[in-house]
Amino acid sequence: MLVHNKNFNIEQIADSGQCFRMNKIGNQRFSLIAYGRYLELLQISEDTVELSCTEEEYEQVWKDYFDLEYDYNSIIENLHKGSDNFLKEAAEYGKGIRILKQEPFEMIISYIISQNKNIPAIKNCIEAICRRYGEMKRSEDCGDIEYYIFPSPEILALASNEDLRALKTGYRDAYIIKAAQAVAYGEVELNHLKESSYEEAVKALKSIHGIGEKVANCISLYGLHHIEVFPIDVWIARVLNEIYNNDFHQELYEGYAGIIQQYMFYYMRYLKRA
DNA sequence: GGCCAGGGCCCAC
DNA sequence: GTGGGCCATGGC
Repeated sequence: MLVHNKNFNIEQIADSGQCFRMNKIGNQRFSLIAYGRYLELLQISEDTVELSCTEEEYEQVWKDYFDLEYDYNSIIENLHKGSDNFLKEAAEYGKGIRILKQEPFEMIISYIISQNKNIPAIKNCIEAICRRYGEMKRSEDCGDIEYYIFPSPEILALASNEDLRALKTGYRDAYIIKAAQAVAYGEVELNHLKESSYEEAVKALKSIHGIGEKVANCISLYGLHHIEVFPIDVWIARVLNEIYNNDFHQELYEGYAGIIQQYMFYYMRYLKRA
């Protein structure tokens, strides 16, 4: 089915560093595994994307996943009216990005893995974990495709350190097991943290050994959709330092600073490549 | 082949 | 509460 939206660019989202199981499979064509499902997406024009699913599945799953009810355009227009030239350029460059509503547990494990790794290495490691521990499924919507869903907390809670290390997790093996156990045993209640304040969510997540401020922020933003949080990784730190001389005023964007952060991240990585 | 990567822990100060 | 060493590994 077709989706029309001015601010919906699949390539930008796939390359925005917030998701790790969205891959390019052809010209303007991408695959995605999430919520136990397989989806293919084709960017037909700047404001039109074709999804390989029924309208019913779209309404039930993907409309929410891609946050398609939220008005990103008004944020971008406001930036254009403002005086921050870097953010104007960043928002214009990444105007097709959306903050995804991904599965909280998958985000916990993914961002634990992310520490001190680059994005291709993160993706490879996550894929290896899914192939080792995730259930294999088949999709018939796009031909006969085999794919592996992200494993449950209960499964990963029983993993061994040695098996995880064999999948290139490095020293994070114990972190992964501890986090899976915390979720499986109900010590951290993810559905509750979606409804709670972001402060409570971050605090609860940081109680897990191996999750610090930055990873807790990323989980809150990309897994719990607390769009007011502003994760600071090495790239954002670079922006704050080099562009703003360490005097950036987050409070100007209260309530949606996470979206601002995403534009910054995506644009800075582009600038450093070019 | 050395430097960097969507960092966090632990331990001094 | 801040700073530095250390952690395991791949990408470039």
